[in-house]
Amino acid sequence: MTRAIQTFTKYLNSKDLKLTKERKAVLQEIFLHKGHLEAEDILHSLRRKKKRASRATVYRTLDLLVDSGMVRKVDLGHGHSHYEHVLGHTHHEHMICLKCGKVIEFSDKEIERSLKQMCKKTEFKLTSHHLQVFGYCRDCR
Amino acid sequence: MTRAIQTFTKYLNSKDLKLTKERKAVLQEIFLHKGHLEAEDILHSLRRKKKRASRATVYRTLDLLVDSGMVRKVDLGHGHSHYEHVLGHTHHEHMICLKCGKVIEFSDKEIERSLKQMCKKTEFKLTSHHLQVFGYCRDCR
DNA sequence: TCCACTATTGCGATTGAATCTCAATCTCAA
DNA sequence: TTGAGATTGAGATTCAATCGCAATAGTGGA
Ligand SMILES: [Mn+2]
Ligand SMILES: [Mn+2]
Ligand SMILES: [Zn+2]
Ligand SMILES: [Zn+2]
Repeated sequence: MTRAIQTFTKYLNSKDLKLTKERKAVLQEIFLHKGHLEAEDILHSLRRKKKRASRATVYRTLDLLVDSGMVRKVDLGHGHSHYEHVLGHTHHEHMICLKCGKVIEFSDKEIERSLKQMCKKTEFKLTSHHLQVFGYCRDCR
Repeated sequence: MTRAIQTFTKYLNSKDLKLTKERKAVLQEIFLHKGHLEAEDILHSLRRKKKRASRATVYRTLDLLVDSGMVRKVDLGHGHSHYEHVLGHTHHEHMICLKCGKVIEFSDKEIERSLKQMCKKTEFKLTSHHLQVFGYCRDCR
């Protein structure tokens, strides 16, 4: 967490921005939780703790966090965005169960390798990628 | 095209639905174009040809087409959906250039294989997957 | 300390895609 | 021809996300 705050501060400084208490609160909220949060989750969670940040500020801060590379915006097929922190986590993909909604994280060296290979061949400079796998989990199939 | 109409008719019959002229018009629009269309493109294109279908009907028909497996809903990172016809096309993924917006289609046996493997291992019954690769194309890198 | 300047915030309005409601229209079989 | 049910279209509605702008907080210099 201290680590996250340091990294974010560094990023903010590089952009001539400041670590305000609102920004810090959003940062903490997302780094405290393990899973995939939506903006509204963060808002509610903050409200419960009597800290506050407006919806606009939450979204604005999330944009900064994504831009800094500390947070990833993920699409779980809900029609709106989820966010997860990335610092200290290895890159992974998502399997989403169409019945129970469970999200299973996985990573696959082979896929990463093949993808890099393909981008090289196409002379495409990869900056990020997202893989969503839809289907039914062990319990629901 | 005749092929597409046949397939759609069959699907509709199986659901006790009918091939109306509006549904046919939407079908034709999407099968006439090569690329990735958004709902609004279809609306405009129809309007230009003096055919008509309301926005609601366009969306409703697109849902049917997706459900039938003839059309795929794709996310190109624009914040709204695009659609492409699938009948007679092999499955492919998308590279999206963050500068010029170009969409490069590719398919990779290795990735498909690894993914199936991973799902098997996880006992996850795969129904569909989407891979978006963001970066810069040859001309923009 | 006080002031002035700027960055930041919060509220509420706004946007835009997508969906919904429901009356009008169409289809088709009896 | 008639009526039940399917389908459509217009406009209202939803909902995430963004925007505009006045109020506020924080900073550095006088
Ligand atoms: Mn994840
Ligand atoms: Mn495509
Ligand atoms: Zn499940
Ligand atoms: Zn490009």
